[in-house]
Amino acid sequence: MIPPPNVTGTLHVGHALTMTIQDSLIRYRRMQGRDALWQPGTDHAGIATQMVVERLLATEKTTRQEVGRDEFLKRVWDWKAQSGGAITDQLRRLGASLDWPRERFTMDEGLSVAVREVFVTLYKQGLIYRDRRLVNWDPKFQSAISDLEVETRELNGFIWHLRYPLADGSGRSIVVATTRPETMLGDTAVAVNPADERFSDIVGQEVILPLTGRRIKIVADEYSDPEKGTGAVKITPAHDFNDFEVGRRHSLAMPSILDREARITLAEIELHAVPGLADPAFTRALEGLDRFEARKRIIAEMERLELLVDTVKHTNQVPHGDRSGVPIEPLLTVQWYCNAAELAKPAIAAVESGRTKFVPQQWENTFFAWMRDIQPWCISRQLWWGHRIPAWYGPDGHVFVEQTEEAAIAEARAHYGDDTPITRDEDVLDTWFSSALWPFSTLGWPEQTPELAKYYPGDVLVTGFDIIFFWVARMMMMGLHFMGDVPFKTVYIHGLVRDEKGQKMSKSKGNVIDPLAMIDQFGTDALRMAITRLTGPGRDVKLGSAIVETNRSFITKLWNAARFCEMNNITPDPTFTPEQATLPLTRWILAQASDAIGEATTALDAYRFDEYGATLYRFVWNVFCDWFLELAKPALAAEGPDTLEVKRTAAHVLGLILRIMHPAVPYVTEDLLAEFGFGEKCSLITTPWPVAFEVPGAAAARAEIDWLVKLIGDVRGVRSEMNVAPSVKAPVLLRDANPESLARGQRWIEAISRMARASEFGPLVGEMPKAAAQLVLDEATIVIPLGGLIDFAAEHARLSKQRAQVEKDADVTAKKLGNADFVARAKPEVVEENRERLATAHAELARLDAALARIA
RNA sequence: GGGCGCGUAGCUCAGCGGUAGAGCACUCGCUUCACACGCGAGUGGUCACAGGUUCAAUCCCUGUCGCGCCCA
Repeated sequence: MIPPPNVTGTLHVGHALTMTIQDSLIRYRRMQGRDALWQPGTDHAGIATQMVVERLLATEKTTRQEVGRDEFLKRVWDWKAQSGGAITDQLRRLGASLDWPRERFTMDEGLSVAVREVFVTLYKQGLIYRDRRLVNWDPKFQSAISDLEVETRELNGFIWHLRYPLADGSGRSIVVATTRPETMLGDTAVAVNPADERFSDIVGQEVILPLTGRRIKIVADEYSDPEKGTGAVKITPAHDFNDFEVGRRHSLAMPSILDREARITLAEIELHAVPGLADPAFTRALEGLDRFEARKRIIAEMERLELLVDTVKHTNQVPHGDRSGVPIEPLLTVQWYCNAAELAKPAIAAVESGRTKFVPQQWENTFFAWMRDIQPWCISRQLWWGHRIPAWYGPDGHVFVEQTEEAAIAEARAHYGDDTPITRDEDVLDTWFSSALWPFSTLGWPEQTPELAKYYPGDVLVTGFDIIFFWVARMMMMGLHFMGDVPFKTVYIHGLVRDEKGQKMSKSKGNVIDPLAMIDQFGTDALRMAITRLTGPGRDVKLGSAIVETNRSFITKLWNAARFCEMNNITPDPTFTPEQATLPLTRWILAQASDAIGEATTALDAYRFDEYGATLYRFVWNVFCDWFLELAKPALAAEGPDTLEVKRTAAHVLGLILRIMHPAVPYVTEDLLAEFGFGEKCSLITTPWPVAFEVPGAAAARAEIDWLVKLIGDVRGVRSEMNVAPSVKAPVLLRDANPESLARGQRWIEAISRMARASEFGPLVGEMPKAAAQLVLDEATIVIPLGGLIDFAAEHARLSKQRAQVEKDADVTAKKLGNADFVARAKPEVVEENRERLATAHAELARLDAALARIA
C-alpha cells in the first residue's frame, strides 16, 4: 500500500526513504512467492493543487472566480494531464516496482463513487452531520482546515492588560489580560476563577466594554487561571476555542467580528456611545481593516482612553496553517463533520487486540493517545478542487444527501410534494477523506470485485510517523467501518530523512538533498543501499552525499567481483547443489552463504533494514571477496582437480548473492543476472528467495578455513608491525605444530605464499633462527625468520604487549572462577566457558614466555 | 506542563545481563595479475552522571543532567 503522494509533488528524499523500504519489502515478498500487490497512485491534494492552478491563472491575469468553477476544474484536469505524472515518473527512477497498471488517482471516477457512497452512508448512519462551531479558518485559502493541518509557532508578542470599568458607576474596574486585543470588539463576558477571592464580590455584575459601549457580564469559570495574567480574562466566544466553551457554559452571545479574510466586521455587534469609553466613530472606522492593523489602532485608542494598564512581553503560541503559513483564525461557521470518536473505537480495539501492530511498537502509544481524545473531524473545505459534497439544499435549508442529483431531486419531491428547486453544496471534502478509503476504493469498492476479495486486508503499510494521524488512523477507521476488517496487519513506521548533521531539511536552510541528483551522481542502487543500511528501528536517517558515495563503492565492489568471475569463465551450472561440494573452501563459502541467507531473511522479516544491509556488506565484501575469491585464485589460475568445483561453487554463490541483494539493489543485480546467463533480465524479481541449507562437512571446513584465515592474518600483522615491506617475502615456519596443521598449511601453500607473503612454508627444522618474529597460533608457534630486518627491541615490545593482554585476560577469568558465588550461581555453560578461556590463556602465556625467552 | 525517544570510538549508529562492535574518518605500508570507488595493517571507548538490584550491569530499576520530537 503506497501512501499516495501528492499529485503536485516532486520526489524528495522522504519518498526515497519510504519507497526504498517498500520496494525492498515488496521485492522480497514477491521472491518468496507471495502474491503481493503494491498499489500505486496519487492523491488530488485539494489545497496544494488549487494553489498551483491559481498561480497559473494569475500569470494569465485572471482568477478562478473570473473563469468560473467549470472552467477552473477543466484547467486543473489539464494541468494534471500535463504535469501530474512527474512524481510517478520519478518513482520509476528509484526502481519502485509498483503495480503500475493498477495506478489510481483519488479523483478517478471509481474512487469518487466510493467517496460518495461513504459520505451518504455515514450521513444516513448519523456519523456525518453539519454543525455550527468554531473551525480553524485559514484566511489565506479562505477555507476551513482540520486540527492536524494547524501547527503552533512561537512568536514574540505581548500580553496587554486592559481596564474594563464596572457598569455600576462605582468607579471600580477589572483588568483583563489578552494577547489578542482586537477581539475585544466581540467580547461577551469577563471570566474570573470562582475560587479567586479578589473578584468574588463582583461576579455577576456587568462591565462596560470599551470601544463598543456594550454591557457584558462578569462570570465565574474554572477556565480563568488566577495565576496567569491578571486573573481575569475577556471572553470572545466566536474567536477563541476556550472562550467558545466558556460561552457555551454560560449561554453567551457569540458575535463574530472578523470576516472570512480576517478583516474587522461590525455586522454582528451593537455600538453605543459612552463618553470616555466608546466612540462609535472610531470603532466604525475599523470596519474592513486587517486584524493586525486593527490591533494596532485598538491598542492606541485604549492607550488614549487611559485604559491600557500594562504591556508585557510574551512568547505567544500562535496557530498557523501548515500550508499557507498564516495565522489561523478560529471562526464560527457551519461545516460538515465526521464523528471520528465513534469511528475510532473499533480502530483502537484493533490495535489493542493486536490485529494491527505497529513496528516499532512504541508508536501504538502515539496512536492511542490521539485516537482516545479524537475531536470531530471537519471534512468540508471551501475549495473548488476536490470531491464535491453530495448534499443539496431546498429553499428552506432542508438538506438532501444522496449520491446523485437525480436521487436528491427525487427526495426533494417526496419531501416538498412538488418540484422545488434545490441547490448543491458548494464545498468539497478534505483530501484525506478520500485517502482514507484508499485501501479498498482502489480495489473497486463498493463493487465486490475479485481484487477486493484477494487483497483486502493488506499486509503491511509503510509510512512516516507524521502520517499516523492523517492517514493511518483514518484508513483504519474507514476500513473497519466499511470493510469490517483492518486495512493492514502491520504498520511499519520509519523516521525522517535529515541532513548529515541531523538537521531537518528545508529549503530555507538550503540543506535539501535531491534524490534525483544523488541518483545521477552515484546511481539508484547506491542511494538505496545507503538508505537501507541507515534505516534502523525508530531512527531518523541522516543522509549525505558521502554516505551514498561509500555505498556506491560497495556496488562497484560487487560489480568488480562479478567481473572477476566472468574473466575466469565462471558460469552458472543449474545442476550444481551444495551437497556436491567436497572441498573445504567450497563447503566453507557455501556454509557462510547459508548463514548470510538466514541473517538477511531474519532481518527483513523483522524490518531490520540496517541489519539486512550489514549482512550483505559483510558477506559480499569481507567473506566472498576478501577470502573466498582470494583463496579460490590458485584453483582458478591453473586448471587442476579442484578447478571445476570451485567454479561451479563460485557461480552458485554469486547467484545467491544476486538474489539476496536484489531487494535493496535492483538494477545492478538484474544486470549481472542477465550478463551471467542466470536468467532473463528482470527475472530476478520472480526468482525464488533462497533459503538456508545444509552443507556436508561444514564444521570441518569452517575449522580449516578459519585456521587459514587466522594464520594469514597473524602473519600479516607481525610483518606490518615489524615494518616488513610487502615486496620482501619471508619464510613462515611452524614450531611444535601437529600434523593436522602442517597438512592444512600444505594444502594452502600457494595462498599462504601470496597472501602472507611467504617465501616458503613448512615445519621449523633444526635450530631456532636467531632473528625471527614469533606468534602463537593454537598449539603451534609461527616463526618468521626475518634476517637483518628484525628489530629485537620492537619484537620484544610486541610480544610483551601481547603477553600483558593475555595475562590480564587470564587474571580476570581466574578471579571470576575464584569467586564461589560465581561458580555456584552462574549458568553452568558460562562457568565452563570461563574455564576453557582460562586454560587457553595459560597455554598461550606459556608459548609467549617461550618466545620471549628465545629472543632474550 | 504531559508523553515518547535518545545520550556507546573523531562522526553516524548496532549491541542490551557474562571482560565492547560495524561503516566512515584518521595513521602507516602497498602500481600483490577483479577492483586505488582498491589491498594490507593499525590507533581510538571510566558505553552521559549518581545510586540500587545481581555472583556478574553498557544492558534491568530509581534519580540527575543534556538533546530531540509529539501533545497541551
